Amino acid sequence: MKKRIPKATVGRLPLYLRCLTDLPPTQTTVSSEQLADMARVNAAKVRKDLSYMGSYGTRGVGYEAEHLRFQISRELGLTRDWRVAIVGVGNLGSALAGYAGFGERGFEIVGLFDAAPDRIGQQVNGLVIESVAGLEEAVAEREVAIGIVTAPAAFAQQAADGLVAGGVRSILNFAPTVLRVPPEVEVRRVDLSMELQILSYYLKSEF
Amino acid sequence: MKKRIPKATVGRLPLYLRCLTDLPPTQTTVSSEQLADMARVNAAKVRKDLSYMGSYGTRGVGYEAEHLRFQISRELGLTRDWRVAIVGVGNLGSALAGYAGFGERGFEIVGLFDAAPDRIGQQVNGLVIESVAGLEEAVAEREVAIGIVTAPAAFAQQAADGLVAGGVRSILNFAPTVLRVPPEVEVRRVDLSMELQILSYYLKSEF
DNA sequence: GTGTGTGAAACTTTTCACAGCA
DNA sequence: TGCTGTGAAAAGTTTCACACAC
Repeated sequence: MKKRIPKATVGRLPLYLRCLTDLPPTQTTVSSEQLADMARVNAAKVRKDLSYMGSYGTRGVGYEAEHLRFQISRELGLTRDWRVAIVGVGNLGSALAGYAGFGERGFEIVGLFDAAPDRIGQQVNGLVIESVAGLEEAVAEREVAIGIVTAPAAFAQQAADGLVAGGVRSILNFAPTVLRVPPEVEVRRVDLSMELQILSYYLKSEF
Repeated sequence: MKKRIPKATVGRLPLYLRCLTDLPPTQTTVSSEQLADMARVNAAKVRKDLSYMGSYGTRGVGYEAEHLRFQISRELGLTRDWRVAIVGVGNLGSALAGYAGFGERGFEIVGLFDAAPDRIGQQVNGLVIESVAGLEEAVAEREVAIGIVTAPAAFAQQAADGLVAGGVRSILNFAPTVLRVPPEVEVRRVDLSMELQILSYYLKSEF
């Protein structure tokens, strides 16, 4: 067991968790090889990744599926719920607000914020859209841990500033812009155009 | 100038492209330091990344912005248009279909496919939703290069199979599942729950 | 002087290969 | 025998530091 889990490994733990969930309920143990095949990675990588959390496998047998599921969940901090706010309730923001997968996995949406006056007061998925004017206070009051930015690029930085001022330490940014945040805030970017441009590179090399 | 561009660099080229686009129109040259600040990365990294494409900077001056923009676009294969099909037109698929950023950047949506009979024939963003039954032929006929999978997890593999059979070499997968595709097909995964779980890990470590 | 281009060093991540335990 | 756990090697990536071109 090592001091700290490498970033690359943290990025794969949710993947293993998903694979474990997809296992037939009758199967109680799983080998690194099977997990590797499901996750489409190398078996040695699976073993090394899992070993960072401690040694939960049995030599000659494999890993006890239910136990491993729990260990990964605990390591990822999924044994508690986290509150989430979405800033920017356009097409994408609405789609995310309606995504059932969040609630199931312990991410509770407790606020939808938008800047457009005609959007405010509308209801999406049981939540009333609020004005971004009250973002900071609402985030602080409701103890929001994660902010999702689906605002237009021009407004994304203000959205992030409001979230950070309210105490948010983690941001998932869908806006096509690079956010400036203090070093203690973790930002993950999901950028559609960038993904397509990367795919374009690999297409191009074929011709 | 090196033989081949490293994956990590390919992943950042679209980022630099975005930063160049955000530059004030009056500014004709840009230094690695300024680009690094905008992209929130290290300046040496910017220089090394750009050097893989050849040497387009001027010592003591920096990079000619317009020229660099063109070089990166060419390297990424963005000097031509790519046709895109979306499979699964639920909330997320619809949101993506309506995203203007695609067309602006040379990605033309030429097909929307869904399995639900009541969705077929409906119009989204000027395109009629078609049945997945005709996916393979339509993809082949229209020379679709990139497939976007926004189908539910249970149907995502079939969607990918149809796309690949029709000749698609690049897939952007939003479904929470690991796709099995031939090695020549490039898949990029965008997984909401996984991103939140990773953020959860970094939140957890704070307490 | 200024800021690129790049070898070399440092660090991270992946893969190998095998000892060791059930 | 079968499969984990892990040192060590290999590969990939980042950062440093400075020669050199403008």
